Amino acid sequence: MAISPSDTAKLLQPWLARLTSRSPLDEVEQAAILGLTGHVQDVLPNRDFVRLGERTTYACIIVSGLAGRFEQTASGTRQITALHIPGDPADLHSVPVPAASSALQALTRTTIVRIPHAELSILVDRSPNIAMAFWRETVVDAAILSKWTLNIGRAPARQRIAHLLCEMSCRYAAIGADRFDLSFPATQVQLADAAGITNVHANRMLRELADDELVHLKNGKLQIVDWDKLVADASFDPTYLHLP
Amino acid sequence: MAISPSDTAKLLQPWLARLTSRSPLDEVEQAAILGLTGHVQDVLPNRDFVRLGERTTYACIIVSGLAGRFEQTASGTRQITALHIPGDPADLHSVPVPAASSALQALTRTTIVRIPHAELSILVDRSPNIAMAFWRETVVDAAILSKWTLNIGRAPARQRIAHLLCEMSCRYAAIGADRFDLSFPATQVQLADAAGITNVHANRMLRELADDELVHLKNGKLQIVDWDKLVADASFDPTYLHLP
DNA sequence: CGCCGTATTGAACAAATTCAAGATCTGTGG
DNA sequence: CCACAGATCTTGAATTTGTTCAATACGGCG
Repeated sequence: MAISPSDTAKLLQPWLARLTSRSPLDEVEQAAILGLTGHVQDVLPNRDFVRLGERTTYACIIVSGLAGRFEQTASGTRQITALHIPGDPADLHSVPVPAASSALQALTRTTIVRIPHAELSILVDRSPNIAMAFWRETVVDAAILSKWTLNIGRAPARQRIAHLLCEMSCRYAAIGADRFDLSFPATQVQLADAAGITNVHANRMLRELADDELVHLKNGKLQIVDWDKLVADASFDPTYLHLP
Repeated sequence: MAISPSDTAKLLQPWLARLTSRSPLDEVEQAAILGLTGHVQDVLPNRDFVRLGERTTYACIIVSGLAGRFEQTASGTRQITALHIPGDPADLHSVPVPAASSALQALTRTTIVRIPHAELSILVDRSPNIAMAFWRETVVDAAILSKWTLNIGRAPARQRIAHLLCEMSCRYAAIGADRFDLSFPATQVQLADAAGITNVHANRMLRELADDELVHLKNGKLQIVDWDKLVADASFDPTYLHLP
């Protein structure tokens, strides 16, 4: 559904907040972001909104819900390489590289805004400051992926899950959620796909963490019981998230 | 050692070639790249040239040799998240985000050029086209990391090694090496750190690949015996490398 | 020659997967 | 409001994969 600028402004506000938390933008630049026009789309759970290999002409901003970036092997097993929450530009990288090398899928019912590359490119051309802000977002995204790679490559399963939960807690806290009691509607299968383990093993590790009274994940609710211990177990350091 | 522009131009030529292979740059823009001034540095094996957490003021271009990006856990085990060959801008991402969230280390004797962020920022400010080219490089870098994450998270050890060797073969071929017989001076320990396995297991997988007459890696020389079979084993598809 | 980093190999062990069966939850239609 | 179907979660047992530990061989170089 196409939307008028005044509507878009409201939907893009969380993204603008994210941008300005890392990149100072003056009023004109901020107005330029909010003045972007796009299409709102409601995506059902487990539905791709960017398909693998597709050549995109829009970049997607997450307005509400939860989305994942997926890669998969020839044999069909999947790996989630990023989780995106409201305010995240899920594929801003598609502006310089439109060929999607991974798919984007809604994990729950998710609302996105699609903004034409053409409009974003105009901003980049006009304002080096905005160009740098966009570039910075994709670099932070890559820094997060780098940390995931360390975790998947070198941490035992329990620590991977713990680290992922720490990260999501911090990222949700940065958009206004209660850090210790928040909604995180990922299934165990999806968690396993993000951690590079099987769903069975993810289940066992979650149970361990719950039994040890570190954290409870149930019915899409994440309750952190012992933050310090969880952080220690995960050896989590939030610096890489570049949050304020 | 500080170098004059005429010297730099020669050293930066491989990087310019990389840039223009993905991003059309006009003559003025190309001259601007080659006109950058920097410092050449010779780095000994296993020496960091960017330390973890450091706030950098230079971006490093690899001129010759082989470098790795390292992350490590609290317990000290390391994960290589990127390998950089001549012509690679190893940390162009430091321009928008100067805090190094991973270290850069020479794997063999390596020559780099350090270019001040200040100079690169000037180019970004003046030329949206160059800004987009720089941004694109870091996005391709992230796409490669994303593929690594899939491999490390979901592929068995043998396949991870095979995939890594396929990738390096393609990347070296793109800078003029013989795709089937090339110099790749990584040790088995380093290979293991990149694949997220132990050096002992890396050794066994390499032996398997050699016994099966797929590929030989010995004394820093990579000889690919059966490319098609290796590609099949690795389920390797070079699209993500965005090579010409 | 002798040293040190690298590579190799075997055997015991630990971690995670696979397979299979049930239990629980959730949304839908009667 | 309940019954049902499909998805999600849970648990156990057997198996596989990869790690750990430890010893030995190799290879270039001062």
